[in-house]
Amino acid sequence: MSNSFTRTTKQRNAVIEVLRDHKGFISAQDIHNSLKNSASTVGLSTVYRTMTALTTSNEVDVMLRDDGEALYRLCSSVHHHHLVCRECGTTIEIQADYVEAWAKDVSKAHGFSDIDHTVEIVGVCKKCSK
Amino acid sequence: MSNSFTRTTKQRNAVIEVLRDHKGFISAQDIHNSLKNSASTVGLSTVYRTMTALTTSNEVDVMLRDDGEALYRLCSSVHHHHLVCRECGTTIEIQADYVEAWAKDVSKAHGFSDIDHTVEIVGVCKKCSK
DNA sequence: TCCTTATTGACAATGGTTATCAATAGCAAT
DNA sequence: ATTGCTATTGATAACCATTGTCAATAAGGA
Repeated sequence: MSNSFTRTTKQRNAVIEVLRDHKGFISAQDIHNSLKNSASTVGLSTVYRTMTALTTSNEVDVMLRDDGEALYRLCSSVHHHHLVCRECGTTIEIQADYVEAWAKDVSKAHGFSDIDHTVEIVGVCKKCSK
Repeated sequence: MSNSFTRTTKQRNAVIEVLRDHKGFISAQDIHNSLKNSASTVGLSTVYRTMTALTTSNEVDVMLRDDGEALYRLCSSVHHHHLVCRECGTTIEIQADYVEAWAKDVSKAHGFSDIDHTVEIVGVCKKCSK
């Protein structure tokens, strides 16, 4: 359940700190920039390594933007989906038990196992549509 | 409804031909390679330009792989989702009217308009799980 | 056939991500 | 505290899909 690191370092703490402070998704590059302007600077490689580790241990959500850049965010404990504004990037968390169940059923029906699923709704939010 | 090109060229026809022959998703790079080994060679730039055009005119589906590389496939007329094997890449088309309706409802409830959505289930297919 | 211009393609440039590897720093044992 | 082992770091180079550039080519209407 806890992280998969064997040692504790200030660099990783700094990265996780940024994730905590930043509500919403943020790219590895932006995390790096954010730390560059702060007291504790962290190498870009370390940011990427940290994100990879946090991802494989399911501590952060990953989301691929249209241009392929990866965005990260600390997981909330419950599985959820996203409603994203394609203009301003605002994201809203959504939970839908039915969809969860549906994904499981469909997968099983086709003989799939070890299932993971992604649901993302993209549109224009109220603000941006004016 | 038809394509958005103002002129017809053999290069674009060749690209579309590859998409037709190839059942499933294929990357721009692979389309280019596929044509390299054939009679009608097409420049990589042209492949990308063609894919961009076909995408904006909604003639192909786009799907972002984990590493961010874009995969393309000719659209089937009906909106659908994908069940993908993370081992061998086999994809199965899925349709679910309920999910369509759900996406619309949720979006409206949050004041979102001009909606598009993505649903992807990733797992291990029967073959690969042995 | 001529002419306009959409299109092409070789090549350079971009930018996110990953690999390399010597230097550094946790941390357990002494 | 000190030592020793090795996980971790970070500067840098390499990687690779994608986009930009621009002169040359070809589609198609006149």
